[in-house]
Amino acid sequence: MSGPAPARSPVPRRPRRHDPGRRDRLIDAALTVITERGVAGTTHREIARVADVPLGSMTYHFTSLEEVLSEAFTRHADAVARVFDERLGAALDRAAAVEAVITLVSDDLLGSQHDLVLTMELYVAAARNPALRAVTQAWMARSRQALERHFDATTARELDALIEGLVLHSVLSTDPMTPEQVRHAVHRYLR
Amino acid sequence: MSGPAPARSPVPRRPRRHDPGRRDRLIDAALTVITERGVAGTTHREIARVADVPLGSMTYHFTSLEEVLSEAFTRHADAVARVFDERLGAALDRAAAVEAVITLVSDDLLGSQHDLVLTMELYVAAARNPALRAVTQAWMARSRQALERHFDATTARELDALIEGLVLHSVLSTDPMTPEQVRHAVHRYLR
DNA sequence: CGTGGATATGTACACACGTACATTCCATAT
DNA sequence: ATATGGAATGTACGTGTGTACATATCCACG
Repeated sequence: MSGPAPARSPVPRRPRRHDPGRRDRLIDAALTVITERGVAGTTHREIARVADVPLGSMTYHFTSLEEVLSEAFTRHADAVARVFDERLGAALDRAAAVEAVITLVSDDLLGSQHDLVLTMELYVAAARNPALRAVTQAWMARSRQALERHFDATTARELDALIEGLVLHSVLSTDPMTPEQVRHAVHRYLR
Repeated sequence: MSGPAPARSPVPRRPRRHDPGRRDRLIDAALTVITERGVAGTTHREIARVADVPLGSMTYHFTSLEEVLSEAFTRHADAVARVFDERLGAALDRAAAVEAVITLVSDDLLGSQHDLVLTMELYVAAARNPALRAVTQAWMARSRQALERHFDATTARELDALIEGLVLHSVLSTDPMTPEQVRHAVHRYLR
């Protein structure tokens, strides 16, 4: 029989990497996967592949797949809400606020199909996951609060709904709304 | 050794049922499952369980799970669009059309959480499935056409978006809009 | 200069899934 | 009455999944 063949490494073990912040990178990778494959196609293995880490790293940093999704969606909602806050916070008068809303819809929201798909995935997931429902509700409250810096409560609520509808319809439609069309709709409502 | 024990039926075979229209019932069962568990939780086995048929019946009547989803969502979209058509078709003047829209949002859409979840599932699924995208686009075109019986094209489009936003926000919110609030929003936009 | 504990890595297992397919049955047409 | 083909049923197989866990490695602290 042949010897123990000690030189042949039976399995090429991947060199260990010093990687602080890996957990953060995994959450970002999860967002990428959700965008590309949907929540349904988001698995431990796919996230690990995108982040280029071994599978075991997932179960080390997260106790369950649900925890990954929850953290990922929270990060997404925070990012979008921050843009919302900034645009409306920078507006000094009502006219500027109206322009900020138009910019938000036309550029920030419609600009990136990326973010939109993520948001729809979040909505659906939230319909069945209380933790995610809390994320969406906090996000909605924050958006409305930002609008209330410039509009009364009722207007803010209705305007928020209009924004949502404009974005959603544009995404689903074959011909998305142009910035001019968005401007027209917002001005008509606020006239 | 014991005999062949011929009396013991080794497996209790389920009595065969004469069941025309089973395919239709399976599609309805699929809609139930999608509503309760989401597209992600919709499997051959779960649909068969809900419809109380053996697993093999699924692969006999459908060539793939995707076909089941496509037929189910088409049925859902048709049902909602039919209500839309009827309400707006029955309106004789513009004032009646406005009331029809308010009723649609308040009663037909917000009334059944059931339908709303289905619609959101469809939107997300459509983002990645061209066949389903065609379903949503046909549905949107039909809704807009119904609105154009009473409003000009631009108004119809914007109103359609507003409707979508009102419904979506109400579903995601902790406190859904009351019919009075819906009425206020629609009238404000159309004033 | 150790060394201990956090981090990284590979692998195993049980389970649910989509799909294929052989078999059984019965409504209908002849 | 009986043949026939569509409908119904049960089961098998290969694949991918979430999760657990034993092992290996290295940074930070004494």
